[in-house]
Amino acid sequence: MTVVTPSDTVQGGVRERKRIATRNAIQRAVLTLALERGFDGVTVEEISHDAGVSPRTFFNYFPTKEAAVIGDVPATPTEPAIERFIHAGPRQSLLDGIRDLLLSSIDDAPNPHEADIETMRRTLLREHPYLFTLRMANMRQLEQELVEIVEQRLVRDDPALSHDKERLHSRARLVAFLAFAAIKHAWSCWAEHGGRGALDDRLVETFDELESLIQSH
Amino acid sequence: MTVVTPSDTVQGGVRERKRIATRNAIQRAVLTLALERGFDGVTVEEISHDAGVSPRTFFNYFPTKEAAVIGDVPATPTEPAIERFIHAGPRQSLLDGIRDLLLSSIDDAPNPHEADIETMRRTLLREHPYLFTLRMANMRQLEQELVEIVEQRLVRDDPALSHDKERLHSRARLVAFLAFAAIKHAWSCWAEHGGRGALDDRLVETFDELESLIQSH
DNA sequence: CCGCACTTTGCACTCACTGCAATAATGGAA
DNA sequence: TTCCATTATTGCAGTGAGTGCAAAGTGCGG
Repeated sequence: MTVVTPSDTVQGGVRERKRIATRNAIQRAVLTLALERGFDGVTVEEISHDAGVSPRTFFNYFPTKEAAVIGDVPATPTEPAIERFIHAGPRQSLLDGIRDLLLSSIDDAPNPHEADIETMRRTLLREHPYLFTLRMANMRQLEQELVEIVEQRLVRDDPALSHDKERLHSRARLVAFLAFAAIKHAWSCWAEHGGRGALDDRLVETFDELESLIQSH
Repeated sequence: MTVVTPSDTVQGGVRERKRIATRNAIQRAVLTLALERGFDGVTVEEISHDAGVSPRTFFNYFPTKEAAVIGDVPATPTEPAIERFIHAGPRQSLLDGIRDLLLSSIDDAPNPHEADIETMRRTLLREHPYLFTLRMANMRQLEQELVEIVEQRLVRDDPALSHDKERLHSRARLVAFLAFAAIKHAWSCWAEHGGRGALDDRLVETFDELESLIQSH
């Protein structure tokens, strides 16, 4: 029997745990209601009521009503993952490097997501593409960080590029944008299939498809 | 009242012309104010006042405050352009085909944009990436249309694909998403450079860069 | 048990946005 | 020109998102 002390699975004191519980309750409430009546048919007042908090508290947890349905955006890749990517040099192709970088970003989920919340969110975002694009738009910061990471990798692969800032920046941005197109694609496929399998696998598939697309060019 | 003689560049009656003038006045007002004080520091009331209309009228022209700064999204490519793309067959590479399709979409601007409005918009979107991503997010419909167009092209290039709907759809979506990454890139470069040169040229450059990226793979 | 820090909440307020109905402007036809 | 149907503008009243502030509640260390 695996004996795990509670403090191993849940960190922090009562405060931290209550905070997470409230956050989840709010997300559950907004997702449930939005699936029933559509996102616009739900008010913050109802959401807060169902979640058992005051409307004012809702806004202590989420800056907007949208933020509650969209949920957390993937975190910046960890330092080690970034270092690995930058120094993977020409040994590993840029494409594979980016793929692994994104995979690490997905795996290091900021919080242990609740399965039911994730399921509802996936369904809702699939049914309302507007919300999906909003979620993607919210990844702007991650995108920007990715541009800078790619830039470092490019310089390392081809030091001559550092003399042509213009070209370097342009190329890094293009690569980062393409990477985001891949994320978007993987997520779409994943959501469309009711989330059978992990998002990781979908991302790998997307990169495989990208590879074959490039080959056949 | 200054009555401008109806030049042959403007079509339609007084109604149509007034409508366009009002629309432009509102955009000018919102852009000017937003450049001064930031988007959030401006109210619809101020915008409407500066534009010489009532706040209520503002919402007859734009559904949201954002819509006024974001402006019109590129239109769907024209039928002929679509047909050309679909039947360009393997003769023309998919990459070149998409490039030309997007170029035609940019050129067939829905309305003859006012230069000053475009300049202000570019500056504002460059300074506020949030608004830029919002603009991109608003192109969702165009994106969806593009997926369907690409699908037709893929089927034509490789009829066998039509048996594997799954694969076809996945690939079309990936291609369309990549195309949008290119648009985003071109627009970024264009805006960053104060819009020297045309957006068209930037898009061509982006596709050239994409090509070389693929080559070097 | 106490006091400190953090969290929740109520309240008052601003502002985006909407539906409706009254009014004004326009375009066309007699 | 005059009259009428159409369409555009506006005021008004109302909903609901989001914010700042201060008071009341709750967890935590001593």
